[in-house]
Amino acid sequence: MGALKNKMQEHRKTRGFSQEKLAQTLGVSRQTIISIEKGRYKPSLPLAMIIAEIFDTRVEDIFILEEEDYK
Amino acid sequence: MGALKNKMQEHRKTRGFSQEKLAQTLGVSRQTIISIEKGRYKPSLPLAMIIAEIFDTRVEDIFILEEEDYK
DNA sequence: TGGTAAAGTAAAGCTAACTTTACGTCAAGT
DNA sequence: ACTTGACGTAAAGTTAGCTTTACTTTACCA
Repeated sequence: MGALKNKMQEHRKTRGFSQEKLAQTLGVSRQTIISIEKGRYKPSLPLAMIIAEIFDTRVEDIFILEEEDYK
Repeated sequence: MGALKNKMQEHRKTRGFSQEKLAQTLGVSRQTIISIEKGRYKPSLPLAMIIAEIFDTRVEDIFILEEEDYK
């Protein structure tokens, strides 16, 4: 139950994406974007990697593990 | 259903870890290690990040997205 | 030959990632 | 006043990550 912080919203706004547009680009629902940004759940590994790819950066630069964040 | 290749086994052996020992270090079951190495399923994001951390490298250096690997 | 360590398979169960649908709010523009 | 875009919540259903337990195989070595 540790925390997994993320800079999704930050990166998204910097790139001028709406949640809707980002969702379409990623091939997921808008709900998924909202939930990830709000920290309601953590993206799957492939999704996280595609996000990093689209934002032209690394996974670790968007998602940050806090302490022991098992599972 | 795209593929997500991984270099888990490679990294693990390089570090001299048995599946059992790696599992304990990560705090997951040995089954989980086997299944990830065999490509039966993909680790969660936090697990992938902890793996990368333990192997002292980046997520992208262990897990490789092939083509469009949604979800 | 018998024991042990490492790696593998199988199956049943729980949880959370993700979906879809639908509705609510607030700001900006016309 | 009304619409439109962007953001948010809620709830029910499916799927897959991960667990536990238990059994099998292979290889090494006393």
